[in-house]
Amino acid sequence: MYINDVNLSPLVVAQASESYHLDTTLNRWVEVLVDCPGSTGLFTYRLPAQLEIKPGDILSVPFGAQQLGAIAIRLLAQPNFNLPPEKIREVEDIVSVGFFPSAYWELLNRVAAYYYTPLIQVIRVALPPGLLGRSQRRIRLVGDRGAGGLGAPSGDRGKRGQGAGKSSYLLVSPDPSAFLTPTARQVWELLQGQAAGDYSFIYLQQKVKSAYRGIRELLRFGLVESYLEPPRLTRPKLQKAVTLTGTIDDDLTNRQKEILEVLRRHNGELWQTELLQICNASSSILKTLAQKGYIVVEEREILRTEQGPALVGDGAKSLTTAQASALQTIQTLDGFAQVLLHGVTGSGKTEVYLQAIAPLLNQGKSALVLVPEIGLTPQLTDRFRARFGNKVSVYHSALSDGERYDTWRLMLTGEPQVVIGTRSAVFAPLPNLGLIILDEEHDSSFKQDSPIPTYHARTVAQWRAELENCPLVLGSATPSLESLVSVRELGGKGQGAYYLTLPERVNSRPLPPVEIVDMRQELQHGNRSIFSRSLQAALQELQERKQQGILFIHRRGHSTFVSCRSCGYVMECPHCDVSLAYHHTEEKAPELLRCHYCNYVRSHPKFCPDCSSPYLKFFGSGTQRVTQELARQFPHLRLIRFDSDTTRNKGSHRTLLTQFANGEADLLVGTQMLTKGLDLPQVTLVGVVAADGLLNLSDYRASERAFQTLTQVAGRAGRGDDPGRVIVQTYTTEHAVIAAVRSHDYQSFSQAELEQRQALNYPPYGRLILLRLSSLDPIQVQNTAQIIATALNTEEEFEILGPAPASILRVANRYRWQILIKFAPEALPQLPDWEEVRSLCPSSVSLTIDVDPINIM
DNA sequence: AGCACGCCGACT
DNA sequence: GTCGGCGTGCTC
Repeated sequence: MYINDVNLSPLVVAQASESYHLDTTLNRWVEVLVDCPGSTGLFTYRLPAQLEIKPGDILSVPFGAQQLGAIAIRLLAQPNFNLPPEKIREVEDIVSVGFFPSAYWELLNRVAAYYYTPLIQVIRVALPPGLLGRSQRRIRLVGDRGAGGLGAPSGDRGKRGQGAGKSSYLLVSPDPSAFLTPTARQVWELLQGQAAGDYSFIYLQQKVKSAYRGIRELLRFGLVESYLEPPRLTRPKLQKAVTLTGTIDDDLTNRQKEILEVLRRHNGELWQTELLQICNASSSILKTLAQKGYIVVEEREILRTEQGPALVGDGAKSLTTAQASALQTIQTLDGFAQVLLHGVTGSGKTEVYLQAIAPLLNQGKSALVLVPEIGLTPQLTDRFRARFGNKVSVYHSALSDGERYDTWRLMLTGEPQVVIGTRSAVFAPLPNLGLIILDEEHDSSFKQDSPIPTYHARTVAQWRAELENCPLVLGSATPSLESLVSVRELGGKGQGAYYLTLPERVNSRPLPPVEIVDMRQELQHGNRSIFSRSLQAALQELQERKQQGILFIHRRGHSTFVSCRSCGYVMECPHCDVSLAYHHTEEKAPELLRCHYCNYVRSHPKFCPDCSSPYLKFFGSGTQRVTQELARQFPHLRLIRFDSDTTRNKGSHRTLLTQFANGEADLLVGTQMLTKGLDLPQVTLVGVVAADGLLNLSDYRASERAFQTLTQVAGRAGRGDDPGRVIVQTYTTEHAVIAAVRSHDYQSFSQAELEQRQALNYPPYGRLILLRLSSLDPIQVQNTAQIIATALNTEEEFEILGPAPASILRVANRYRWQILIKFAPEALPQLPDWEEVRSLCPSSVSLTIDVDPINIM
């Protein structure tokens, strides 16, 4: 809706059909976007006669010294007149023929415009890595060793004639390294040491400082050659498949009949390798059969999509009244509409999604399901797989390039399917999209902080639903205020927006009662433990009744820092202005201190670096502190830690959750990850060790985030047959969020919070744009921030907050400042010209424009 | 990103 | 004087 006042680049896809039909020979030039950082404009290339290119095609073009991926934007009958013709180079090849349907292309353009990001950067987010492949420059030895004599060396050897004379002279000399400069000799020796005498240019540059000079010297002498390895595009993996085509006849040997019989029993189709293995035969017999026309052997693509565990098929469950009514509303929608499905924890939102999707698949349409973090919700993907089988695929950044590429291609086939993915899956190229679902829509991981585009998957999903003309369902137990207001406003205007509620849990299970414990009183009563008496009793009871529980710890900032008890010295990261966090994952593993910002790691020193005192210990209430305290007070309680330390490996979420579900532990102890849609029916107790870290964060979203987190974590209790209970420990019992959490009262909390937001013109009423500046030079960032803020201040339509140093001034040696711009959307302020703002930035300062920032700390 | 070019200080 | 460091700017 704010698009109109932004300069939409003229890159909207050209009218392919029109110019194309007129006369192909007219359009002998093409303007392309090149996949190269720092090149945002269009470049003109000549079309070789044999290539037919349409806008949207992915090309391979020469660019400087490299061969790059590029996207054809529009065809030209004539190149720009002020472009010298001799500069124009030729398109090398078509990598992939157009797969940008106009709605999809429009979506990419909208994201680029709204988030002030060059279109090519948006395209890079949308396409699987490797599709816009790039070539690599390599260096290899010339002569009788190395790769020179084997394959076809790329043509550039012949072009360098001037070196040839010297080269033959050098052949007499047994060791040319004698007269080389040290740099050249280093490179030479490195190459000699490699079996094929061949290294990538980048590798050599890493190994030898200013290697390019040495390489230039070696090239001059003709001792090495430089060649370009063509882009290594992730190619589809092919495998031979055998298909039965004729009926078994008498002109066959017994062995041949046997093979055809095996094939027939497998529905007439098998992979060649499997068939040969079953029959213990060789491929020669297949060749004969193929010649006789009984079978066809062909290369077929095998897809490397992630295979979940085999699951028992699952049918539709019966619905509660509220579920049924929500489902009915969703199913009657035709075309674009926005639905906010506000269902309390355990109210069965997933079942509504599943039943909304089922009929779509039968109509030949596909559905897109976006979730905050795929690793955290193996249960959700399992349920989808159990319901829809192999029609479900998973798409997220943790997949290998090959898996991503294959899933991506599978989507392009247009087969009706369900794609479950994280943020970036909002760009999944599904044709015939019938429904988009954003589950846990309040979750902040739908927003990308960096790199650009700093998009919010919810915003993009909304555009996408509009462009594809399909409904968008936003599901949450704690809807974001943005969605709440958006649905209210649109609904008020009669523009297809619905607020649907599931106010009760399935099977009439009650929401768990929430007990608030005042830790100040605990202290007054002489309880110095981090567990209140109430929580201790509950843990004791848990053990006696053989039930399971969850302990939630909010770990942020200084919760696990290491400091000296003698002099107060605090261990800090040498590159960032934060204290190092203490890590101790396994019994025998060394004790490590880690920086959560730049991942700097060092061992835990035995003595204080400042005063040499041996009393250098860690403080705080991180998971480790809590688990140690638990081990001391409840030695028989078996627990599983569920945090970023223990879930680092692929699949470890699933493993830990399975262990817990199998009853191998009594207590799950963890951080934020516990809040994200876990469905563990056996959990009866949820404890929040200290809510205060959440309540007292200094940004305008702190209350909303605290309410969401606490409500979500409380919602893990009592999802099964046994009733649940929640204990929240805090030092600020009087906080409004605490009251709302206790009474499960979303309505009055959101009402009060919205009033505050409106009064201060914060989102969802006002809008924000955050300028993040960073540099290695602390003075220069600060000055630049000041200069930009002053320049912006001439405008009256928006408010400038800052410049201010980021709450952690230095991260990975970069100093960070920020400027917040606040404005009223209805006033449609004349937003700054970002190019002008950028021009105020010296090159040593980098500037990121974060539109609708969520993380402003 | 790569890879030029061109400027500056430290050595033969 | 050149070599080797590093900042700046371009790639159709």
